[in-house]
Amino acid sequence: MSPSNPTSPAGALSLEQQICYAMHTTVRAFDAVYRELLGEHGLSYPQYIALMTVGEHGPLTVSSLGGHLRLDSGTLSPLLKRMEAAGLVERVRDPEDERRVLVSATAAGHDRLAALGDVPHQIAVRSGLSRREMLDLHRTLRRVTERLDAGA
Amino acid sequence: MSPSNPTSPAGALSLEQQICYAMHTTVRAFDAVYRELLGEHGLSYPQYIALMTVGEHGPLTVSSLGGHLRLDSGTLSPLLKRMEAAGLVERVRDPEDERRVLVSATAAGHDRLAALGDVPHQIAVRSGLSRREMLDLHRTLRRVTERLDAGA
DNA sequence: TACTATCAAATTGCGCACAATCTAATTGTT
DNA sequence: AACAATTAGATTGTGCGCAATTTGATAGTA
Repeated sequence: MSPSNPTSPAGALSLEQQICYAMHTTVRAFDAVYRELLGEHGLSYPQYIALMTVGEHGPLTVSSLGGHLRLDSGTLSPLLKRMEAAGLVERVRDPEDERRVLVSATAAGHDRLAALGDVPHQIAVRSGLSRREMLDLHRTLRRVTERLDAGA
Repeated sequence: MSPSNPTSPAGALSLEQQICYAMHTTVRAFDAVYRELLGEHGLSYPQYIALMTVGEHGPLTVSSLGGHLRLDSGTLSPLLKRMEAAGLVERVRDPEDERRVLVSATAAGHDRLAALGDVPHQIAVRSGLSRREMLDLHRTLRRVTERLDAGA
């Protein structure tokens, strides 16, 4: 019956609700495909993204990597430790500032990235999005994120 | 230098990659707003969605709730236990099939939902999306998810 | 009836994400 | 030089999400 909800329509989740739910769902669907493509290479999606970032942008501190990925040390520290244990990245204390840790891809890390070079294309095909749709979606997502970050 | 990547363009993450990264980022930006709106009511976003679903669709088994939310018992069992401990949902073994557990919202759960009735509107405002853009985005997300689920 | 197969939910283990706290190094101020 | 404030990472605790396994109930079959 739910007789006591004055604002949202009865019988169906509101559209706004469905948008967020749909985004969560889509992200998890993407994750599942990434798991399939990356799993045999021993990488999770966050690890893959982190490896690509340090592979492209050279040695990065944990916080600057976190700036790229929008993740903090609470997430990155253990993730990077696992990737270091796997031999994919190197972590070195910055001699000029011993607080900093510089993260870079090892040769094995670059090799792994090269082996995964076709993943983006496969993802694109699986998503069924045209170039134009991807651009539109990307633009919308960026704008929404910016708007949400701006706060109330 | 990254001299060994033949397929993806040097110097920038590929668009496909950025799309997925952007979706992750946007979802987390939404989550942050939900945390802000729901936190004082003692709910996480997944709990909120679960409460809305059982509140609207009456008593549901764990697996049918999982069908709505696209989550399995590994996620839902502990989540529902916490919500039961908080007095928001009730879990009862189905007398007709003792394997099943029927989940429904308690009176307190319905009250909580009523108190959160304005959340969808606030989320919509914060996102800055027009009605038209929300419809487009929603349609795109549904299509992509369907496509990804279809498999290789 | 007994045996097997199937099904529902719970549990275990692992990794991600975030808040809060802690440690150590650096900077700033007096 | 001494001390407070700041900064970078790491750590701890909690919850979500998924794979794999386990437990218990039901259904199907010899």
